[in-house]
Amino acid sequence: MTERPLRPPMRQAILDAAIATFTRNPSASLSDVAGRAGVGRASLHRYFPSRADLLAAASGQCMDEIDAACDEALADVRSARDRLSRMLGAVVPLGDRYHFLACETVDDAGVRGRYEEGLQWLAHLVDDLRAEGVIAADMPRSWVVANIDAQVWVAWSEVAAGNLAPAHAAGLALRTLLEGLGS
Amino acid sequence: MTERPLRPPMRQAILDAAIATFTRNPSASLSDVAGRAGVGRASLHRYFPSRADLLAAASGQCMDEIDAACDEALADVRSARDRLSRMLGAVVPLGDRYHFLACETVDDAGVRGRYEEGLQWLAHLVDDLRAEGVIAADMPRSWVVANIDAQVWVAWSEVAAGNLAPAHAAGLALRTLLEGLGS
DNA sequence: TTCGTATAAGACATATATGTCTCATAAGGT
DNA sequence: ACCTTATGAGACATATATGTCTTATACGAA
Repeated sequence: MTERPLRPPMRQAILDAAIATFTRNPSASLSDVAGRAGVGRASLHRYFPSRADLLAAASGQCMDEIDAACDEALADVRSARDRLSRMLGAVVPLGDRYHFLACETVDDAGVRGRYEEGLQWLAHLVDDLRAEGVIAADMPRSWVVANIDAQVWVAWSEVAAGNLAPAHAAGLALRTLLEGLGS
Repeated sequence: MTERPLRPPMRQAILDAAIATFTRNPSASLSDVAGRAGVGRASLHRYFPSRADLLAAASGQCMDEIDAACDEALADVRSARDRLSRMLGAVVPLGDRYHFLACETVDDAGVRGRYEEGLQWLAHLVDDLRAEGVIAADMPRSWVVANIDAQVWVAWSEVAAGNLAPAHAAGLALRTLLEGLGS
């Protein structure tokens, strides 16, 4: 007995289908996307004239979702350590979105710009983590950034495989980052 | 003044070009591969009748190289901890090969079989690491396997980006696995 | 009901990738 | 010098993806 329309706006359905389809197979055809969305291929072209347009819009959608989740999770958080923890908790459940952004190479200027912004935010977080003494001073910043990235991916993989619940996976990711796998 | 033939066997040149090309762009065309190999497209088809054949052969090549490097590195190593260390040292410099295997989905039965073997070897290593008390008992085995995988990828990315030397990256990967990024 | 809009289905043209084929040429062995 | 073979270049046919267009239909509003 939901109040939402029985058939959500078609544009949204297409975007969701595109993300799901391209996440599994980046070279999937637009027919595949339209089929998964339950939409005619011509209708897809009506909303997204070209494949590039669809990719750019899907990337923007992913970034919107991730930004919104992070903004909410990061409100009123002081320490860098807590910011890392909250960020993982927010992003791990959106791991498919995150993965999509990492895989698809979109040549849209706006998308690239926002992606760079995200990387800078992460670099800033790493600097703060180091200032707090949470991470070792001799770890190169790029190493730490790459590891945070990788933990998001690992955690979401485990969630997607059905091995872990999102919250558990996010917790393990934080612990693995800070203490490693050691006993 | 090397003794090797001036033009190495064409088959090998094509395989190397395929790995390099598909690592950058999994949907690259065979023309791209032939071009990078400095070979006519028809010649490529002479050695590898179809795209699938080329993919399967390239995957086999990658697994051969990784297996050889590991076999040499792991000779006469007792502890699981040392096996992990040696494995990282051997595989990180072959990260592009490793990445190729992870990205390309080859439907060749032989390739799949060898890949499964590798995963089992890794699972066995993780069990031994746990028995040695090197890793925490409450970390799910799949979590540890995924993390080792991810560290190889992170380490090679840093090497490929020119940020770290292979040996340094492998050392950081081992340290990050065992102790995390914590100070 | 009637009209207008949005949609699905499919035809159509085009571009690109793939796989096969032919032919002239270059390299290597006899 | 001669012959065999491998190669490069390119023509050719086919398959698939893409983008545009038309048409019939279903749905909602007036």
